[in-house]
Amino acid sequence: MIQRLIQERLGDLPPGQAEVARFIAQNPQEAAFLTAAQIGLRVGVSESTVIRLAMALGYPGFPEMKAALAGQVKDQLSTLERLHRYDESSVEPSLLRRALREDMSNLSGALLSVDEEALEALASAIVQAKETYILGLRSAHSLAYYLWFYLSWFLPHVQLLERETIWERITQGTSETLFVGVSFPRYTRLTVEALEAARAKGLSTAAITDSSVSPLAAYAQIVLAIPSKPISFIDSFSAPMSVLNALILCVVEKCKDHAEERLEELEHIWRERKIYL
Amino acid sequence: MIQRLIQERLGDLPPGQAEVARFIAQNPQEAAFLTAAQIGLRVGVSESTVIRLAMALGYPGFPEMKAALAGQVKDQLSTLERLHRYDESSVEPSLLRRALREDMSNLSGALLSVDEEALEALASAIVQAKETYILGLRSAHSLAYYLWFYLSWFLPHVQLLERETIWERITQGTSETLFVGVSFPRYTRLTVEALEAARAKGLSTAAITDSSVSPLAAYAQIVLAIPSKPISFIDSFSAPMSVLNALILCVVEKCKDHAEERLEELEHIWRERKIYL
DNA sequence: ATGTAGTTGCATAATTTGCTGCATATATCC
DNA sequence: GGATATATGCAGCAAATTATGCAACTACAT
Repeated sequence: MIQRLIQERLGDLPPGQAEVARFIAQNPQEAAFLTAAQIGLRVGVSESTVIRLAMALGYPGFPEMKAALAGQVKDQLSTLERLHRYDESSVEPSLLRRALREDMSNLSGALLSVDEEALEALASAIVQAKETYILGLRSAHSLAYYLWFYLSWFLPHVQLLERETIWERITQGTSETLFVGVSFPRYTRLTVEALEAARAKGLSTAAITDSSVSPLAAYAQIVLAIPSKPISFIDSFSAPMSVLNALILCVVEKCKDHAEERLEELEHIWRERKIYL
Repeated sequence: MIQRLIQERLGDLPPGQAEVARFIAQNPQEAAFLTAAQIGLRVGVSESTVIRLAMALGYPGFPEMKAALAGQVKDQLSTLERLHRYDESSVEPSLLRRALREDMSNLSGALLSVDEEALEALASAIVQAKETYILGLRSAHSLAYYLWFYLSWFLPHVQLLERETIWERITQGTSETLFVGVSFPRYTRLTVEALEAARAKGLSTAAITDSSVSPLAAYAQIVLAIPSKPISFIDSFSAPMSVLNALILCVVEKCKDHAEERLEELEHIWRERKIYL
């Protein structure tokens, strides 16, 4: 595998060659069809540098490196074909393949069954609420956190609830407060109870869960149902993750003008505080 | 599509060229990487005949036909055919559909390019380490948390690092300590710096990131690269999520006997403490 | 049989692609 | 700040790949 080779030696490579190496590692399928000169053009270095990289990586010349890339791409093509053909019942698929395939089927399931109106409604509710609380516990905390993280870029009134603050927040809420519960099978009891309490106290409620008949749904005015078959004892969050992206983008869409300048502001402070590389 | 072109004209083609045409139509993925002479050799025909076929099919020359083949092959690789086909039918895809499709393509990309050896190696390293620290900040915190949450069911030595405890833990580590950094573009600076420091202090290091040439990879002994195209300003974690599932299952596989009784224990305490509904 | 049209392979020409020496630029070390 | 080492691009050269002219061959018709 050429990427491994590149990864190992990237540090010792001169800057120009390192650029080329990065391009090849990130776009092997593209690079496999290009000549040395064309790669050089893409990266912005001379043809010579590309050829010298091939040699620096230990190949006798550029054509040999290209052949190695071609071999890899051909391999990928054959596995792709196998995947496409009759569900290979004979071969034992690896753990990785099983997980990814399972999630692809979860995503296509979501494509068919997720209710776009509910998504829209939830996005609107989030934007319009005076306060929005997001609660997800145990594994669902990852989803709740993710949702909160991006929403809080644009909406300062969105808060992530922790175990410690659940009841204080709920008792402070009004009908203009939106409580979003996130939980998937096997539903965390506390999340359901919190949602129930929120509803009882007259807060607006929403649920992000696996079905419209989940225990959360009983106490939620808006239900975003994302079916998801578990793999082994884990119930995958791949599909929910994807739907959350749609939700975030939908929210951003609803405060577009505000969001754009907000992104610029953020960009500015990220640079200033050197948050990202 | 070149196969169609060949099919149409196969009847009018002289026998030698027809042979070549059949070969190309049946093995486009092979042919896309071969020179005219090599194709001639395979089919048992001279180089000239191959070139003449290209012209007979209406291309200005052989390179152009090869480029057409290459383009086709690249298309197959970039996304699953199915996704493409559905895409064409629906006119204006909604946000949700776009997000889900993008992620399906990310998953199929992962299916082709994720290095199973790296996955195995990382799982082994996690199980064997004396201490395992997982660090993911900002959006990647959701992934780090998720990974930690499940691993800690079986492996008490797995810890989730918070901003506050990074440096203390790193300075306490030995070569038997595994430091797992999780970061995706745009890479959080602190995560990269922590991984760098961990490596410098002699800890074992691993990275879960988007490519083998990501900034994290430079300081990681094991790199789990999960390519992922971003949607809008968000880079989706749907594919990484799925690969994490595979990683978790792989770890569980490696301590199978222990894991089973552990699950029973957990089941017991969950019931006792009424964690789930 | 003999001629004609069309196809093919070989040899060679033309073009493209890959490689290398040298001068310039850049970084590093003292 | 100067000297050494290294990296890069350019230009020219070598090698490969592609294109074509020509003669030989085949098939078919007269």
